[in-house]
Parts: sequence; C-alpha cells; structure tokens
Amino acid sequence: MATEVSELLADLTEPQCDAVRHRDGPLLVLAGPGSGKTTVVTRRIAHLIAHGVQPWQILALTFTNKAAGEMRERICALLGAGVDDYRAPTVATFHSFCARQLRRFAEFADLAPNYSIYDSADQRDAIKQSIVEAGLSSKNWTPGSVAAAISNAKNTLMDADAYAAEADDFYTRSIAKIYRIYERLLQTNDALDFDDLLMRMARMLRDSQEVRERFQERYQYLLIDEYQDTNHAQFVIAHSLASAHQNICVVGDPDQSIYGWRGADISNILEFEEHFPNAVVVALGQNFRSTGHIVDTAAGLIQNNRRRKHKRLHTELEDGAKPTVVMCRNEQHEAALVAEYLQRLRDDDDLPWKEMAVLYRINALSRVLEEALLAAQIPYVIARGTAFYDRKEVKDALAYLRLIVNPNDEVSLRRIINTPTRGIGKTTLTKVELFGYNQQLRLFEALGRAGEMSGLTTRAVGAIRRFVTLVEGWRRAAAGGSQSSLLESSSLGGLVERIIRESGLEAAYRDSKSEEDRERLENLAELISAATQFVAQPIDFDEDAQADTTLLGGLTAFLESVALISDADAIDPESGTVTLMTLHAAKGLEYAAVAMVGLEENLLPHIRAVGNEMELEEERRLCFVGITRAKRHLQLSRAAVRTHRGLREPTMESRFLTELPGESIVYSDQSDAVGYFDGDDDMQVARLDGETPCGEFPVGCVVRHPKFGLGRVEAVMPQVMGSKARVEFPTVGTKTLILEYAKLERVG
DNA sequence: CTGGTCATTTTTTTT
DNA sequence: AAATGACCAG
Repeated sequence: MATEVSELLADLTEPQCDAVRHRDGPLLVLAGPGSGKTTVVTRRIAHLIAHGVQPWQILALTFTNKAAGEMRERICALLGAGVDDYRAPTVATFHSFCARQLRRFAEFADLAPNYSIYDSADQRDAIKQSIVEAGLSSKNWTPGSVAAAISNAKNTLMDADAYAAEADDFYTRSIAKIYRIYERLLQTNDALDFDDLLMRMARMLRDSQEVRERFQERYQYLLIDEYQDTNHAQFVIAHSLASAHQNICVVGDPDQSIYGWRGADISNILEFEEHFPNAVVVALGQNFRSTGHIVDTAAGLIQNNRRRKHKRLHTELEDGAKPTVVMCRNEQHEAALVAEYLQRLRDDDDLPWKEMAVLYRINALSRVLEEALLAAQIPYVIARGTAFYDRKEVKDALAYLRLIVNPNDEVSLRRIINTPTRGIGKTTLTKVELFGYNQQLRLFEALGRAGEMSGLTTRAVGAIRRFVTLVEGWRRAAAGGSQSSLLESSSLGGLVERIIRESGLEAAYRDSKSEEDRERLENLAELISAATQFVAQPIDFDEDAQADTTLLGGLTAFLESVALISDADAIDPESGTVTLMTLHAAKGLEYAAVAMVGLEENLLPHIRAVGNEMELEEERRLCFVGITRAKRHLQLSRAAVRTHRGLREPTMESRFLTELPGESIVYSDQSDAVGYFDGDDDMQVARLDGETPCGEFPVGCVVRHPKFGLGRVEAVMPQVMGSKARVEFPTVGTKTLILEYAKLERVG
C-alpha cells in the first residue's frame, strides 16, 4: 500500500470522510458537481482494501471507458504498483463488463461466444431489413423510430414476446412484429446490439442461480458511478449482484441526469433508499471546483426544476469573475467572439489552451466553431471518438474482421461481399440467397457451394470462389496464430494488414490520387496501427482463468473494444489544445474556462423537448452540467440569426438565460456590431488593430463614459455613419457604443 | 454489373 | 448543407 490509512482521510470534509469510512451495507452518495466525487470513490476503495477486503472482490462500474480508465489509474496510484492486473479491483464500463461476461458465460446466456456487437449503424441496417420483411412500408416506419421503441423495450427488459403481449394498438402491434423479426435476425447472425448486452446480462443473472452466485461470491463490494444515468436493466444487474451481501455503493447527482432519452431512469437514484432500506445517505454539497458567481448561476438555474430533491450548492472559493452572456449577430459572429474570448484568456490570464472548452448542444454546431478557431489559429480538438470508426473505409475493414470471428454475421458479410467491387452484384447475390434458402444454408455456406447453382455466370462463380477462398485463408491464419507472436505475419496488426491488402481495399484507394482517397488510405494504416498497439484490458472472472491469447481471441477483444468506444473517450487532457464537445460528452470534466454556445430556444432546450415538462427539465439539467464544468471563466452566447439545414432563421433567447440570477451575470449585446454581414459570400470580421485610425479611439486605449466610467476599447467598427466601438467596462461588462452619441473621452 | 446523376430526407444527445 | 437512395446509361 503506497498510501497510509490515515492519509486517506486527510484533507476531507466531514461528509466526505463518512463516505470513505463506510464499510458494509448500501450507501448512497449524492455528489453535486465539483464535490470531490472521484476522490471519495477512489479513497473509499483504498480504505476497504486497507481494512482487509481483497482487491479482486471489488467491482466498480462506470459509463465511459475514460471514466473507468481514470478511476483505475487513481486507484493504482493509491495502492501502489504492487497489485497486478488480475488481482486488482475490476473497473469497467457497464457495457464492456457485460460483453466480457457474456462471452465467458455464453452457454448460460444461450449465446455463441464469438457473437458480434452491432453498433447503431449496423442496428439500423438490421432494423431496415426487418421492416421490409414485416411487410411494412419504410415510408411510415423509419428505422430511427422503430429502433427507439425497441431500445426502450429492451431497457425495461421486455423481449419481443413480452412486448407483443402488451401491444394493443396498430402502432405497438406493428413494432412488436418488427421486433420479433429483428430479434430473429440478431439470433441467426449471432449478434447483439448495445441494449442486448445489458438485457442479456440481467436475464442471465436472473435466470441462472449458478452464475448469479458465482458473481456474488466473487464481487463482495460493488460501486456504481453516475448512478442517475442507469436504466432499468442496469438497475437489475446492480440489484442482483448486490442482493446477497448488500454491499453496494452508488454515486450520482439527480441534477446531472441527462440520459433519460436513452432509458436512464432517474427514480433509480431518487428511490434508492426504498430499494435498499438500510441505506446510508451522504450528501456532498460543497463545490470545490467553481468560483462563487458560477456556482450561484448554476444553482439559480437548476432551482427552476420542480421534480427535484432540494439541495443547496455552495462554495467557499472567492466570487471570481461574473459569467458573461453574449448576444451575437449570427453563428459566424458567435464563433468569432468565442475565439476572441479564448484568445483573451490566453493573453491576459495566461491560461493554457488545454484548460479551455467550448460546449454545444448538437454536433452540427462544431463546424462554425472549427472554422473560427482555425482562422484565429487557436489549436483545438473535437471530441468525436467514434468519428474514426465511423469512416466508411474503416467500417469496411472492421466488417471483414467481424466476418472472420463470426461467420454467421450476415450484416457484415453483406456489407463487404462486393466492397471493393469484385463482380458479386445484386442479381448474383439474390440467386445465392435463393439457393441458400432452399437448401437451408447460411449465406456464407451457400457461397461456398456456388458451383452447384444454376443460372450463375462462370464469371460470377469465379468471383465468389475467389472471395470464399480469401476469407477461409484469413480464418485459418487467425485460428493458428497467437497474439504474442513475434512474427509480423501472425500478429494482430499483421493480420489486419494482410486483410486490408488481400481484400483489395488498399488497392481501391492506392491508384487514385485524390486527396480523399489518400486520407482513406491513411485511415486504414491507422487502423493497422491501432490493432498493432492493442492490448486487451483483462476483465477475467477467475484468477486462474486462462486469458485467451490466441490471435482469434485478440481479434475478438479488439473488435469488442472498438464497438464500445464513445465520443467522451477521445478527450485527451494533455493534448494542449482547446476541446470542443457536446454537453453530453462534457459530463464529468472540468475546465478553467468554458464557452457555451447556442443558448437559444429550440436548440437548448432542443426543439424535441419543448412542450414536454420532463424533457424540458432534462434540458435544464444539461445546461446545468455545462455551466458547472467551468472553474473560473464562463461565457454563454447566442446568435440572433442562425442558419440551420440551409435555412436562415431568427432565433429566440433560451428560457434558461432568463432564469439565471441577474446579480451573478454580465450581459453584453453584440448583435448590432457592424462588420458581420449576413450575405452568403463575403462574411467578414471588421476587426481593426491599433494602427488603423478610427477617430481618436484606437483599440486598447482607455476611455471614460459619463455613465459607465472607465473602460478599455476592444474593437472599433468604422462605418459611413455612426461608427461604433466595443468597450469593456469593469462595472457593466462589454458595451457596443455609437461614437457620435456616447460622448467618450479618451484618458489613456 | 458498374458508376453516374437526380431526387429525397434528415430525431440532437450515445453505450 | 449533406447524405442517402432510386434510377438509368454504358
């Protein structure tokens, strides 16, 4: 143990100590933003171990890989390097934990151990296919809405039969029909979607006493992070793991519940004391992160939620600067002002870029910001962990890999059978399918017997033969090799490289000299390098369980980790750049300075939530999460006019802005700033530096205003009539003044 | 069978 | 604005 027991409790507040010292029985930690949650959690784990609990008896579940990694790291730091991977506490995301255990206990879950995990795009494809098979028009039944309905059902552990039993109108009966077909499709493909990972795990724990007892015995102490975001399936998993020993500690904040749309059930945390009657409750209300005005702003906003446990937020830090609310002309203007804001923090406050973040409600807003930061030469990264794996060429390569692990995965097979084009087109495929249907064969098996089929051209038969031979060769290589092999050709990276080369993916892009294709080639190279560097995180059940060190096992683990990556995982705090991300991705993070954009009605709150009280409250919590990411500086902005999906429209101020406590906020209306034209072509910024004459007020000079007092000129905007200057006053914030009327007096 | 053009559509958030 | 899907010429 690297840390002395007494040190674990040092520098903690009273309630923090209570949480760390708590040993047996259920514990609920209500942790407001910035209340030292992670510290408490990791120290509690170290405390348990210091008092005789074996490290491997502890299971901590989180929502993102990043949170898991961070927790693992901090626990290691407390424990010292003495604990090897297999004996350390298990720290994993819900999804990766379930995925692993379902492979290990596949026979209990009625699953093939080599099952594929379908991401949302694969799921979409499969649902689309199911809609067609159900004989319903894809006009009225969009894959998106069907997917949402099925997902909701799975999150509450309703399988297709249970759903059908409750379906009593045309809509639900139709969904039930599609659900059945979709499930059958997944079953025959040996595939699970994200929701299945949780549902199957919950069902396995419920149905198999043997498995349940093994888990209960192994994991004596359970810890769940972000408990406010758990759905019913996750609740059932937690409940059955803890039901014997009741050693369950959950940590969360109802005010930060922002995943209701994904089935998160806020009552899990609100009713924890009913589910676990002996629960001890600890409330951490003191904020150690943000300065006074920021905390007050957040508190003022969130108290507008009615369905809420009342909780006081407070900080002992100084008041700090007041958050600024800026009204901009359009989104380009808004983005430029964000860039200016960040640059000013860098210049005046010496803040490093990595301490700044820009947050927005929807990904589509990142584009303008990106352009503005690029123009201002501010280094940035957009948190889009999945972006790489969403690229067409990467998904194609992954589909080949999945097909090798799981021959029954027809979604993957269909995706790549003619990618790159190898002469197996639609008509040929239809014939093979028909043959397979008549002979009761899986698609891949049918392909292997192409020679027996009538009505196929010799060309088509040849093409199919070549394809089948390729795949079979790869399979043999994967089954024969080992992960640790030093031979390049039989390592995971080597296998991936071989497949990319032999499949023709590489050649398809190599000859072209277009920029786009070169990029695709680079992405494929990056995939090879990701596979080469991949090291499986051990989440093995028994200490003596043999890790799967075969090449095929490594490939399976690699695909699994790739499938479960999230946007938030891409955030690298050491990148030395500004981070751009959605409000959802920002949860759990903190920055010295935060700029939030798009504080407009129908954007935040999002249009989908307007008119629904529950969803509006979730949007408010989302805004709350954004505000509370800021440690010292916060700017909220909105545009008077915004172009969305090619339509330029005036906006309305977000209701959340009107709910902020006026005494903690500084308002600044920049929407009349000239120099930003709404024209399509020459949008430009009239930002003049000190050398450009504009009357007698160069940028940077100090002026006196009869009402506002002393201020500093930030920008001047010359115009034929009524030139303006933007002046920052320490008392009232930034104002745009018309020089003719403002009676400014230059004093320095 | 392939590759192009034209028309149609877009649930925001994510494991 | 961008991305997918349908349709048609080679």
